[in-house]
Amino acid sequence: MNNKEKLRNAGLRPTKQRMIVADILLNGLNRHFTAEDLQDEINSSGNSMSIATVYNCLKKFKNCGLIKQVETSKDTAIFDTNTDYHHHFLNEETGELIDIENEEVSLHKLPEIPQGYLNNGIEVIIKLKRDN
Amino acid sequence: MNNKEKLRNAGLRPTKQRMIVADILLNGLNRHFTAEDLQDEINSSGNSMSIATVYNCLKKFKNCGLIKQVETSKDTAIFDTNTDYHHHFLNEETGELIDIENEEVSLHKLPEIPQGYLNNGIEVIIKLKRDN
DNA sequence: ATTTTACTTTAAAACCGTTCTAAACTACTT
DNA sequence: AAGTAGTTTAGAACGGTTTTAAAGTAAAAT
Repeated sequence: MNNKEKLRNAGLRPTKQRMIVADILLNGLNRHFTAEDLQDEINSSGNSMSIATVYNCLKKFKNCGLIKQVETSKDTAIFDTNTDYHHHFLNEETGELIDIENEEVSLHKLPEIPQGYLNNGIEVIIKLKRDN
Repeated sequence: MNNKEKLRNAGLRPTKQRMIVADILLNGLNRHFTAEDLQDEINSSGNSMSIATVYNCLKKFKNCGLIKQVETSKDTAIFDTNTDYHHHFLNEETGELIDIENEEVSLHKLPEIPQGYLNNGIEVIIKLKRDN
């Protein structure tokens, strides 16, 4: 399926700007990035896009499940092209995130979900510090 | 140990402002709160404190391990008086966090820690959605 | 006790990531 | 081709957090 079809399937109008973003993000490679990272990459590829559009686009992509946003307490939002169920190492000094495949973690015992709620996804964050 | 001693032990000068904050936060009760929540509580207790001091104070308390900051992608920083190793339910709609005691979760299998790093804490976030 | 020194508090400004505004533009429908 | 609904944009606005620099305070030195 090409990117135009992916966008249509997700209910998004395949505009020029969204196609530029899709070409960068939806190529099967997993990556973590901020809105600014993406804008820089767009700019350095000879295109350009207003930061408002970058944010609009990321929000739409996220709401459609084409990308994810990672849970971190950093001051900038981190997005992830890996939409599979998975976890992260977090280097707290640098903010760097590294994927952990779902199969590499198994949760043996889980708490009871509070009344009236459903489990809507589990994220495991393993914080790293340098070994010296 | 009283709050003044707690501050001194943590290497912090027990100023009037830090004592006000300590009296609110270090009473053994677990709570999640933002900087603004704390300032409101200070104000409504008849004291007052500039927001810069609230932030300075929270940063110091955090660096000394008197409180923790929770990993969430929300736009405001969430602090936690529970410094024990523990986990969270996150209601993504409201941003509400609920503690999960460490004993209620067991991780059976863990990924290999990358070369040159040490495991510096694991946080499990169970995202909740309303069941309707 | 007084002075000195280093640290702390403060209001206000600055900062920075993100969202809003409203006008111009573009994809799709008729 | 015309209409309309959705999209992009620059720039302003917003909101949480940090910085600035001056005034204040705790602890150390005298």
